[in-house]
Amino acid sequence: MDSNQSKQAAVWQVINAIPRGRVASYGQVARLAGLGRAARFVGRTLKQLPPDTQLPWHRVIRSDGHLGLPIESEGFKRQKERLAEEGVNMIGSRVSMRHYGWDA
DNA sequence: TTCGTGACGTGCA
DNA sequence: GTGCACGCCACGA
Repeated sequence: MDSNQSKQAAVWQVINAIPRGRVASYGQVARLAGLGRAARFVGRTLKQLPPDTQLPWHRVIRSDGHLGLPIESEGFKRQKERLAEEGVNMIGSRVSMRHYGWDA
């Protein structure tokens, strides 16, 4: 039922609250959304996002600093370019969460 | 209903 | 730094 929608909305709100030039991990978003360790749910939610979404999903990456999408994927390129545009540089295929990690 | 899979996280070797 | 295993939630066959 709408329970899922409620969680999804919570995830969207958290992601939308991520400041520019910062990145948050799936687990971080899930935790802030009150989902606990449901990081998988966050990934599923982002994958089901519409192509015309206004949500800054590109600011959501894995805890390893690695992006959630495959390097050969188009979404990865888009995310990488977006992050670079916000001032977030990447080391190879990884992000320096050490300094860019969202400190909520 | 049960099994397998997925844009994940943490712990351990 | 890399690889393996377990746990978490949700969905499709």
